[in-house]
Amino acid sequence: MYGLVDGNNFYVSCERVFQPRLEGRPVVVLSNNDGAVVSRSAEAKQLGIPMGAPFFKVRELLRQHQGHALSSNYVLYGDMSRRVMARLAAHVPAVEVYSIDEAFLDLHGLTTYCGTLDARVHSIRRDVLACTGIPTCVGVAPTKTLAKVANRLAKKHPELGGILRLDTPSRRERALRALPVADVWGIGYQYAGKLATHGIRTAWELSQVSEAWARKHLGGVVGWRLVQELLGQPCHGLLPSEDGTLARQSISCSRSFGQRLATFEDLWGAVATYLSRAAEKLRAQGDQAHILTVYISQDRYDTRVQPPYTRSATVTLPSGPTSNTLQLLAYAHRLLEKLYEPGRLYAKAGVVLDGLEPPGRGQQLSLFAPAAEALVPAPDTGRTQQLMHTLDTLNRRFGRGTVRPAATVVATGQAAPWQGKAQHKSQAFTTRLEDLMLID
DNA sequence: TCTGGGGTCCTAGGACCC
DNA sequence: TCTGGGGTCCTAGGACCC
Repeated sequence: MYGLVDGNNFYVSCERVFQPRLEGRPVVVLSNNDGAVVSRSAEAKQLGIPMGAPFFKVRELLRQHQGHALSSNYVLYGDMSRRVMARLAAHVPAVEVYSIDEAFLDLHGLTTYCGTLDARVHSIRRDVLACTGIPTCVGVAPTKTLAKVANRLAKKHPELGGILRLDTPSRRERALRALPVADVWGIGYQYAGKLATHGIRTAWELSQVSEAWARKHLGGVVGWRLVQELLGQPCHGLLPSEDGTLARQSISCSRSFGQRLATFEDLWGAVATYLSRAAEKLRAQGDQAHILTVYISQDRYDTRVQPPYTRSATVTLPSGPTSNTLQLLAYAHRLLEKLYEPGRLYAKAGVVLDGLEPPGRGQQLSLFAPAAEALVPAPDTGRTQQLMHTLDTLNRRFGRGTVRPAATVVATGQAAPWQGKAQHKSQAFTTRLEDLMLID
């Protein structure tokens, strides 16, 4: 049996833990750049504010109802997430951290020790709320997809007390009949439209399609697995997360700029900043990368430039995998030179690190290394690794960006030209000493 | 005239998730 | 004026391998 725990309105809930004045009011949390709504309190949902709504379209509505809009504070949410996951791990044999606010639980054999499964799950919920302040809902079912179904219905129907268990055929059927097919895990915008044209409206109707039909219309084997999971046949096992974090197969960092950028120098500043961040994450995960992608693009909403200029370039590092920021920067500069076209206004840039593996597997060097030498910086040595370690240690202790590559630095007192907006950001209540709450 | 079978790697694209 | 960021998996086609 699987459990799926999901924080209610997670980002809003994190903010409310430290700002009780937000209780009972419409509250939204905004994406980077204060662009779009990414988390809504129940009151904000009641006002009809949709997920993903551009902030400028709902700002007035919020004001009229004494609501609040907050810039996203990922340092806070990440830390609160760790606390929630730590509580979950204390109760069950294995946890899969699925996202910042969701985790699958292995509930196998849980009832043999004390009470019913429901009682155990209720006590987990209570414990998470008491220890972290985050309210949750839990779905319990024999497959992950059904656990998601149960979770979704538990959220929709508060009278269930935050928990729904789907472990009998009749409970399962009743739930699937009650759930619109678009709410099924794995059915997105495109598939929902296609299913509608075939007269399939509920999760139950989806569960009754044939294997051939599922394979033909829902992305091959993916669609067939989905149907089987709805029928109670598990196709996806639990992937336990070590130490409460999720090991990634790729790491990226990208941002829309606060303003359009035209010069190579400004773009390079942005790319270098994002790459430094991505490399930090890479080292934090204890991995090296051997594939690097850089991309830049124009404003995708600018009707005068359609389609927008979007280009990416990828290199498989001839010098082998690395986590050295300086070495990655040298490659990234080459890639950006390939992509950059003068005379355009750019709105966004990003980097992706792929081909992740732990160090020390023995490096596969290019046969043509001598020819590529001109563009290959010196391979990692003990000294550069020591340098990165020192960099990370300093930045952990004194704050992110205290020591950083010169390419990312701007004149004192000036905001970086690529800097986005974040006008309503809360404090780092749990991770910065100066931001601790004071009670007098 | 006959023109296999079983692979890998890469890229691009499409769908999905939170 | 103002529309996010960070991920996953799968498929298909081409180049190439033995």
